[in-house]
Amino acid sequence: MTLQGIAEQLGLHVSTVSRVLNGRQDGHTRAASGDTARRIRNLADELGYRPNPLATGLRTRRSNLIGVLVPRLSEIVMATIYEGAEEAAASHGLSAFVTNTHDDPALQRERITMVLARRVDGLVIGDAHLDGAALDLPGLRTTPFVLVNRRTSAGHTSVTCDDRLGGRLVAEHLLALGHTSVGVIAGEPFASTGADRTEGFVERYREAGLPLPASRVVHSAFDTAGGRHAAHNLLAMQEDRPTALFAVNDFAAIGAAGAARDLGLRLGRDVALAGFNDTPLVAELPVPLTSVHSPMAEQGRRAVNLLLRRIAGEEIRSEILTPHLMARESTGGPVGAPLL
Amino acid sequence: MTLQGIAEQLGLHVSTVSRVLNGRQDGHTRAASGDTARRIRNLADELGYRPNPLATGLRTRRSNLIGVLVPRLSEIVMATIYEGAEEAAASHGLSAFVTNTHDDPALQRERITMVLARRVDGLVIGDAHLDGAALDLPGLRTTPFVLVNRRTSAGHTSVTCDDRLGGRLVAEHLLALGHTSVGVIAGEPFASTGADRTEGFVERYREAGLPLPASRVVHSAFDTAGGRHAAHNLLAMQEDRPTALFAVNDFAAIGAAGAARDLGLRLGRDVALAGFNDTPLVAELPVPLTSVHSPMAEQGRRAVNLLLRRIAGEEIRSEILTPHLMARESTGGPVGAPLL
DNA sequence: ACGTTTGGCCCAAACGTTTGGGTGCTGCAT
DNA sequence: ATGCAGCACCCAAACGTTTGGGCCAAACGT
Repeated sequence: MTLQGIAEQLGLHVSTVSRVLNGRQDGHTRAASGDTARRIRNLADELGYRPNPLATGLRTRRSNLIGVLVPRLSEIVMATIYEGAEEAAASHGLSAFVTNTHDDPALQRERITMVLARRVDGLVIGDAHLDGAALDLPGLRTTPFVLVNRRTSAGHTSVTCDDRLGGRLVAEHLLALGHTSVGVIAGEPFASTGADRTEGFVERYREAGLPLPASRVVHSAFDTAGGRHAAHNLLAMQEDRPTALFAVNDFAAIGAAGAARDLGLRLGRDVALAGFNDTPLVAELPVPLTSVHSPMAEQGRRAVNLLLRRIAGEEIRSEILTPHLMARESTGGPVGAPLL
Repeated sequence: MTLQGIAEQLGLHVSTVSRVLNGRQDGHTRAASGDTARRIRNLADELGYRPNPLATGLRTRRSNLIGVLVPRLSEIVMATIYEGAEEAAASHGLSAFVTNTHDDPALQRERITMVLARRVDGLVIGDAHLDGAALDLPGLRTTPFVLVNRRTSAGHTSVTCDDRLGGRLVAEHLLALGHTSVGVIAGEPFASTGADRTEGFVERYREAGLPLPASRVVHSAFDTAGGRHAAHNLLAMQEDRPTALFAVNDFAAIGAAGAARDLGLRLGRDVALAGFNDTPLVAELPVPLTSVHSPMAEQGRRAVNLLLRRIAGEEIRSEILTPHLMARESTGGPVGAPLL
């Protein structure tokens, strides 16, 4: 059913119907008499009329669509952020569509172009690289966007967790437990998350007079395989093996736990381990994992809200959310025997 | 840049440009001379022309959009299925947009209505309930859809894993290991996945002359908390405590592992545990989890392909993919001591 | 009684495509 | 010469909205 249809059935002009249906329910519009307005509204929802977004979008130059880019949605962190984003978008009558870029700059450009071709009103970018690659596309100069989860060194507007602080919290915790020889599974160098968490951690240890040798910070993929691999390297050291590891995300930490097991090391006793993000499942692991809780869905919501304000023409500023340490047995918490 | 723009710059009519740009690159179109066609194409990609999908959609009544409904994207199973779906959609020039329904029928209806209002060409539904609730919306009679992961008892077209077989495989495995007293963490009763896996499992045990008492099959949420809770119930039995548990999905299994640990039971020695889906991380757990591998991304791809054929007017039939058992230590695999 | 407001509606253009149907021209066979 | 077939285009309507600008009658002020 179209506006036309409704107008004809009521013997009115389509523009009248349009105005009535767009005016706010309550306020007295100048579009039509109260009676006419009522008749229009009744017929409209009797017929289950929904404006055709293609027509509306064509006319108004607003698609009410936002595009969301993520490295991969099957990473729970990104999926959760997206849940928040979609919720916020839906509550404003927008639809969101997501696409996976696998952290490949060529694919990022391609997807951004595709998303822009769809005439989105804005985009939320969750796969930014520190160097801002792919963010230089000409289309991005005219369509607003907000980064989420990861920032760039160029300082594009973003909503992130205070990753540096998160890293410091872990360092603080491990220092308090007496760990002087530690290692970091640092994630991919192009992601600000890993880089900042590592930096905060290393910085705190440096402040404590225990600077980490370069060999103690190893990059890795963000998945379990990457964590396992990196942990193998770190734990295989014969002399002065680290007594604690900090993995910059939970999945790498789970991989690291696997590596520790392979080497016959008991988590929380022979070696301490901390992750990041406090993914729901880590508390349930056989040895519950110490992790840094970061408000992920909230990041998604805020990114969308920020984007919407930007679309509305407001000036906007980056937002940084505060993380919290969740100490558990993997670092020798309540149940385990004291570490060291 | 619009078609109009290009046409003007070249002194041609917009329709000519349209025909050239829509005709296939190679074939000789009747729209324009080879020379004109070349000029049009050159200018078009020099200007980076992209057709406005709102205008195209309005005219052709095809949005090139498909909607995807999932319970929640932060469940890795659904996220992976969506990855496959998005990949397939993108390769056909379509965009997909996902929305979370949290398995709440009211929200399902609302979202389906919203998605239909967007004039999608079709939808992939990953959150179907066995009873087909929410699938009776009038709009779904005119817009094609395909179910994925879960089927309905009404037999809507779907792409699923052979869940019943998967359940049987686990039963077979546990029987071979000598387990006569087992329990099932059965998931939500409204999801065919859990129901079918449970049924296959129970059926195989019945065939083996070991019918499960009703108390040995407990429903649960699909997350870790649900699994933990259900496992507590099953393992708390004083006499004739089950020696093996089958959780119908990996996350419930992880929760169950947590419960076992709380009760001082060692996985793969005191109690065997199997999950379902072979989520990437379960192989990395401290005690690697036996699970049933199901091709998730493939399900997503197939669902989209099926949908596209349906949109093109073909008759389509449900597809069922075959699962495989991945035996690991949690059921007393290679490394653990023999169970029982 | 006469101008002015304002309420209630209609008109028509525009957004950017696609597509069925022209039209005029060239070249060829009759 | 005449008919006819292509070719290379153009024309215009349509898809379903929104929106600036009318227009007419009733109400109002003086």
